[in-house]
Formats: sequence, C-alpha cells, structure tokens
Amino acid sequence: MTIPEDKRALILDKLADHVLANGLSASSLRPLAKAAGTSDRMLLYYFADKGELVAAVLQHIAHRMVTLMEGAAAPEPLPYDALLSRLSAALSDPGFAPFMRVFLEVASGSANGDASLARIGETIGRGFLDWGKAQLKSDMPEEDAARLMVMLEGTVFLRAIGMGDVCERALRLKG
Amino acid sequence: MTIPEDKRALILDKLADHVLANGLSASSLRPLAKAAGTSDRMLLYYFADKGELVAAVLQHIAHRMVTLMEGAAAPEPLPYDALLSRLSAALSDPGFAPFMRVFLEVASGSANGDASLARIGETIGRGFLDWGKAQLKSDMPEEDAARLMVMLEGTVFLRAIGMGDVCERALRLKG
DNA sequence: CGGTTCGTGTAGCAAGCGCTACAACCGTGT
DNA sequence: ACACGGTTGTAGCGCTTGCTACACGAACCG
Repeated sequence: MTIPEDKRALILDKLADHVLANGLSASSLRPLAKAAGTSDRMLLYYFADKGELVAAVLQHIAHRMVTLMEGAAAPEPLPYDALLSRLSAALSDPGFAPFMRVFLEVASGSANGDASLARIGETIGRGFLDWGKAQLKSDMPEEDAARLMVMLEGTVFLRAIGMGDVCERALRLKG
Repeated sequence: MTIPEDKRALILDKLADHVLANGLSASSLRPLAKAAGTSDRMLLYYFADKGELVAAVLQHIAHRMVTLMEGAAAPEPLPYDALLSRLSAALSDPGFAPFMRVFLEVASGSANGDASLARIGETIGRGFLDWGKAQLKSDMPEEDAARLMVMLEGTVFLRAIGMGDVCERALRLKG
C-alpha cells in the first residue's frame, strides 16, 4: 500500500534537478514526470498527492544544499564581518543561486498560508542558522548568528529584485 | 482605443484590496473581477492583458504603501540602531504585513524570471531605500541605509518562514 | 495451474486559466 | 429616425491543473 520507499529515491534526484532549474511554479506533475522519465500517473503512484511529492523533493533539495554548504565552509571559525562577506559571496555563486530561488519561492508560499511549505522552510532555515553559528568565532554567537542570518536572507531578497548593489554597499565597510 | 484611463482608477482600489488580502497567486482574472464587482471580460477591456493589469495593481499598491509609510515615519532622523528597531517593529504590524507578503511574492516571481515583476519590485525597493535614508541620522547614510534595507528585508524573509524569533534576537543587542 | 496482488499505460474527468468572437446594448450626433 | 461608436454580457475556445477509473501484463503464492 504505502511501501514504494526506494522507488521514490530513484527519481528524487531528477525531480530535484528540475525544480532547481525551473522553480516550483514550473513544477506541475507533467513536467516533473517528463524530467524524471516517467508519467504523472506514476508520480502519484509513488507519492500520495502533489503535496507529499513537493515535500519530499524539497527535503531532498535541502539535503543537497547541506552537502554543498559543507564544501563552502571555512577551514576555521571566522569573526562576524569576515564570515558575512564570505557567505554573502558564496550565496551569489551560480551553484547556490538555484537553491536561493526556490528558498524564496518557499518563503513566499509560506507567507501565503501554505503550512507544508512553512514547515519545510523553517527546517531549512534553522539548519542554515546552525551551520552558520558553527562557523562563527564570536563571544556572543547566538546574537551574531541571528544577525548573520538576517543579513544573508536580506541579501537573497534584494538580489532577487535587482538590488544587489545595495547588498554590496551594505557590506563594504561594516557588517 | 486606449483611453479608459479613469475607468481603471475606479477599480484599482478594489483590485489592490483583493491582492493584498489573498496574494498574487490567488489573483486570477475571475476572482479579481468578482472582487471589483465586474467581469473578467471587462478587466481585459480596461487593461490590455493580465500582465498590464498586475503591473497597474502593484503600482497602486506601492503608492498605498508609501502613504502608509509616511504615517509611520519618525518625527526626526534617528541613528541606525534606533531606526532599525523602529522599522522592524513597523513592518511586523498587521497593517504592513499584507504588503510584505505581496512584496515577497514579487521577489519570488522576479527571481524566477518575470521581468515585469522584477522592474516593479526594484522600483518599490528603491523607493523604500530612499525613504529609509531620509530618516537616518548618520555620518555615512549610504552605507547605513543599505545595511538597514538588507536587515529589514531579511526580517521579512525570516518572519515568512516562522523564524521571527531569530529577527528579535538579531536586534536585541546590536544592529 | 489458478488467483491475487503489484505495477503501469491509456484515457479522461472537472475545474481553472488567460483570452476572444459575437452580439447586443446605450447615448449621442446628424 | 437612424446610424454609429463606446461599452458590456454571453459563451466558449484551447490549454493546463491535480487527480482517477479502468484495463492489462507480470509476478508471486497457494
């Protein structure tokens, strides 16, 4: 009945590829199915409904992002200013940009009342926060990590609407 | 041919109400028409297509938001820290929240390639930046205003995914 | 060998989308 | 009185959406 657990894993990679490349809004069942080399009919055989499918894909994407971030980690803890500019640069890397795009889409959907997206968004966000905190060399890591997070997500937001220059200016002298 | 200029103004208020209340994603022609007390047929008589309609509504919303912000302006310029916490509180006000939700939706759409949304988002963003700068008492207003903007949009983003506590923590001691 | 369950393709549903063709209204100018 | 142009309703187009009913081969279990 509900045991196609491994079948899912086989296609999740391709589904994640498609979502990262085209965004959630362009990820209806049929395009997703084509990207995964199957049919919409089969997607709904593997997953109970689209919500469950999207949740699984986003979780998969989050896991991939964690891996990516581990590669971008600094070799040793950095003070706030240095870490901020380092991570800000990393997030604008073409490899990271697709993740930030869907993260924005998740936040938007979450703000519009999608409880499932909200849960996933928070999970990803908290993971990101913890990851940043671990890289901080600070005497008040909680506050600095929070401030770091706010700055970084603000950067994501502003770059999305073509205000990347403002982000650069914000980082130029102080954090 | 293209002269129903005032007719638009009469319904833009109601359209804006609906978009602010329900979000862009729930704003297809028929619901919008019902909210405005007309028909989808007439919406496309007043506006060339849906893109033009959305652009007009968002511009209207932006104008309304400017008015709202003028009401929230401090009586005199404030230093960075004080202004940040003042504006952060203002943005979480229920009166502002719908604007932030729509703004997030615009940023998301913009990041996904919608050029029209990108233009509008940037216009709104730059207006907001200038408005903030005018309220800043600082010896380096460009950089501080930019930093203020990044922090505020980061706050919007994080609150959307249920991480408002992180925003509070980020503001608690330093800006 | 028979029956039952698993897996999958085909086809289609009802709803919603942006948009449009067509006809009818209505007030105005001649 | 009549024609005409700006305005509006009706109806529907073609398409996409998430989802499902049904049939049929394969595989497994008795």
